[in-house]
Amino acid sequence: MFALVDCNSFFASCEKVFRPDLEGKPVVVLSNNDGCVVARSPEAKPHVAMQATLYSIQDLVRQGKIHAFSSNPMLYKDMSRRVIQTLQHFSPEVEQYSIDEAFLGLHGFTKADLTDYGQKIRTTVKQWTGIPVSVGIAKTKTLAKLAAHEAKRYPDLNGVLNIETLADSDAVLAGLDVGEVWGIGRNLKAKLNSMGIKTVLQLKNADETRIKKKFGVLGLRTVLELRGTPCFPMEPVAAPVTMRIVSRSFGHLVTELSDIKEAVATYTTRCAEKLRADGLLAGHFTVTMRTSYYRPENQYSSARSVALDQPTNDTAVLIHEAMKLAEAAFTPGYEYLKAKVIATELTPVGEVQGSLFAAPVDTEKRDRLMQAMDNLNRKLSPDAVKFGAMGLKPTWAMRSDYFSQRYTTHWAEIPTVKVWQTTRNQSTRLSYETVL
DNA sequence: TCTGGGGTCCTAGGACCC
DNA sequence: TCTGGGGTCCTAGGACCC
Repeated sequence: MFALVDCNSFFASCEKVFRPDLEGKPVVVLSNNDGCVVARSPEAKPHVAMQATLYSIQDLVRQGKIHAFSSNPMLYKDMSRRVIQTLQHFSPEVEQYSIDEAFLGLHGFTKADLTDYGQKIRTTVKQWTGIPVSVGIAKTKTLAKLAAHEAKRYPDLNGVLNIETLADSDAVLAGLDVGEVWGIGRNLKAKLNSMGIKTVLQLKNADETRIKKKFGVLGLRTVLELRGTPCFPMEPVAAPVTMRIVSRSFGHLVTELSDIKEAVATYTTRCAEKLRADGLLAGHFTVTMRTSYYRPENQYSSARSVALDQPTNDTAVLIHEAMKLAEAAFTPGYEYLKAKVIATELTPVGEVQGSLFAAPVDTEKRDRLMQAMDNLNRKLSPDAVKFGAMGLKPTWAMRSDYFSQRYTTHWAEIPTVKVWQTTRNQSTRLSYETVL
């Protein structure tokens, strides 16, 4: 048996934990660049569509009817870590599937127990982290995902659905759109619809060979999972990452190569920091840039990549390569919206095979330099020490006008609790400010 | 007017092997 | 006149996920 634990309105819930004044109020979290809505609290859902642009809800935000937050990834990652840690109390097998979801392996529980157990998980996570979650329980991961989806939809389930305890689970599947199934996206849904398969139940009962032929092994596995045969096992140990990407839209359209290069140098710096944090070296590096998809006229996108002589996570080396790639990828005369850098062919530090031909590099010295920079930036402030190629005053920087605090990861931004103690006769008043 | 970022997996097809 | 079978490796592109 599997449980899927899914955080409700995760990013919005994270913001609410540290703003108790927003309890019961509509909260949305914006994408990077304050572009569009990517998370909505339950109170916001009736008023704001997913992916609504900030522009389209700006009046409501100004009037204080909707509380908007810029994306605060550090906060969300840290809250996610807390949720996962809590879940580890409930099963030895926890697989973090995304920032706001985890599968739990549930062996040795009887079916009847599991609904109660789900409730216990739910209340504990809420109490320990402040994050509300829904729990779906079933014989396969695909069914557990559907169960969690239903648990969110029907309030009388109190956030937990154990699909195996239903008298007629097929009736539930018959009422669900096939597009709700894990692994069925927009394109596959259209393809299935054209074959007359519209509900989850129809997919469950579809002909295996036909599915295999049209949708490959993934499609077949999905059908089997719907029938209760597990095809996607628990994967408690995360597979090693194969790429690291940093990509951002610019605050406004950019035409100058010099601006693009600053942005690419900045993204490369971020990317190298990630690699060092993961203990990885990149063997291959790619720079891409493009105009806006939403302006059909004058479209352009290009990519250049390089195989590095020696795998590295040295910011200076990567910036040097990235600048050459950016120049090669750039064509004047376009309005650029976005640039991206991609590190691939990742190998763990220490497992790298030396190159037969490359000139030997004093990597130990370089490593110490990078370590010193990382330490300074962590202690002082991000980019306290940086490479000149990043530019001093970026004109292309992304917008982030509604940023909350990094409540849990920065000393200066940790929330304080104010306590006033008033004596009976009001003659003395003590006040404390204390760090949580 | 505005419309995100960061990933993984599978398949098809070409090149090549014996 | 017809000309095999079985396989690996690599890449690009398309699909999906959150």
